[in-house]
Amino acid sequence: MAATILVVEDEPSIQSLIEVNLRRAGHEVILASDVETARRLVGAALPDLILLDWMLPGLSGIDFARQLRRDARTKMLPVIMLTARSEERDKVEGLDVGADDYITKPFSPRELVARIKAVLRRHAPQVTEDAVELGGIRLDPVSHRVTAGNEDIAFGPTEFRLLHFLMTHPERVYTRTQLLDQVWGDHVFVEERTVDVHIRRLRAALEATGHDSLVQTVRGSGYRFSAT
Amino acid sequence: MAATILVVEDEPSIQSLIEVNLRRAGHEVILASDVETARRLVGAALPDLILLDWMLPGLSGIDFARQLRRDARTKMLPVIMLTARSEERDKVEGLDVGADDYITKPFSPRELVARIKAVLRRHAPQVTEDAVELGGIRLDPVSHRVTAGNEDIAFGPTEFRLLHFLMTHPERVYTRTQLLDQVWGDHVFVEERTVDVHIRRLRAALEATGHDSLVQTVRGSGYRFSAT
DNA sequence: TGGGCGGTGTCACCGAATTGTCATCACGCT
DNA sequence: AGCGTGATGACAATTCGGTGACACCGCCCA
Repeated sequence: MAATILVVEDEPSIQSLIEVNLRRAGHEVILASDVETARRLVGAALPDLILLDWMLPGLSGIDFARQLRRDARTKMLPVIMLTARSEERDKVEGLDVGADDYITKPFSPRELVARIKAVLRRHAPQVTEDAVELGGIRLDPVSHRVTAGNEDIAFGPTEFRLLHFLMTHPERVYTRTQLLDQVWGDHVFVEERTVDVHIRRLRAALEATGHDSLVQTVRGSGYRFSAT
Repeated sequence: MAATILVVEDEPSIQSLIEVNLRRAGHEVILASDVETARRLVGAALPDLILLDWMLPGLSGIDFARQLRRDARTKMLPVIMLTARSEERDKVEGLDVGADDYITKPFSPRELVARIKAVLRRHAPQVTEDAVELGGIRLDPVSHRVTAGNEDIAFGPTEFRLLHFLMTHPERVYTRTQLLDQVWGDHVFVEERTVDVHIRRLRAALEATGHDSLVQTVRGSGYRFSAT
């Protein structure tokens, strides 16, 4: 359940309140006091979730959210809005902008953590610790184990992460570059063709139980996990 | 992926090392040995990315970066910092200034090219990818799949793009030239007759499910996708 | 300290899929 | 029949993904 969370909030007291609580919940916290900084941080490395204050100096949180939705790279980033105002009108406008959830100040730390957890579960399956079961394969992040029927399949760390990502995002083609970003990390420098090799190792491991056909090649585009 | 890159670096040997490698990667390279020159070049024409040395004679790279971030016209320009120092403190200060990424000397040419590619990708505009359903065929760019009923139809990359374009612009005739521009790309030199061949391959693939009549020939004009 | 060892990232090479062109054939008009 | 246009089949070049081999690297253990 550990996730990297970008907190965009200008008031220092609230900032640290949030930080402490999120860290206690096991999350990695990155802080930004204004939209400019936040944008840069997002540019440098994608967080798993953004906690965004409504009112900010300079560009407002709502504008930033709109920008995030416009950019393909951040379109899917879950955003939770943080606002002091609790009026209905604002909630509507916020959701309209594409916020995934709302928290109105004052909030309880427990509510904060709970909502974040909920949004993560809904939005970024691979950072949760739920087991995935698909196409006759079961992958359990907690025990770090993959089973097909009652056979255990062994994977190296990278293959495991790769399979985990693909299984939590099935029926979707990913280019080698996207896979590198998602599985290896945004800033890791690795040859694109390396993905091929790991796909092959993944398939080799799955072959023992005949599940290797779940990992499909889409020529000219990339790879896809498909259970159909 | 080709971009115009402004390289601000005072040491001739490194300058040419960078230049050679970037050109090989298909980029246009503009060189500047100091901040004054760089500023003038940026004023004349905005590059797609700036590769900026940390230490420069006169005004330092970091100050230049700060200026770039202040100016509205250059605020969104991606900047990659180039530094000999690898200390954490510097990295933090650099990101603080607004660099999009970091490369510490010595660096491998491949790393250089890869990081530039990554940064450019992050700044790239989005493209919407909604599924199209028309005339009994469903094309989903996300999963990169075409289905008729519950049959899957396989296409080569070009046929897929061609069908995608036609389905998103139905009931409209396109000349071969227009199709070449839209599907192949503006500056590609390909025989017009080649379109015929791909139309045929498209039809051949659609024939299996009897949907080949959706792609129609308009004698003397071109081709059309029609669901009627 | 010096090997094994599992895991990774790169390469070079191979076979298969894809593509652009041509030469020809077919068809609809006048 | 004679044109003008498309459709087709064949083909050679090129691109792309699959693979096996191999060099590292960090670790554990003798």
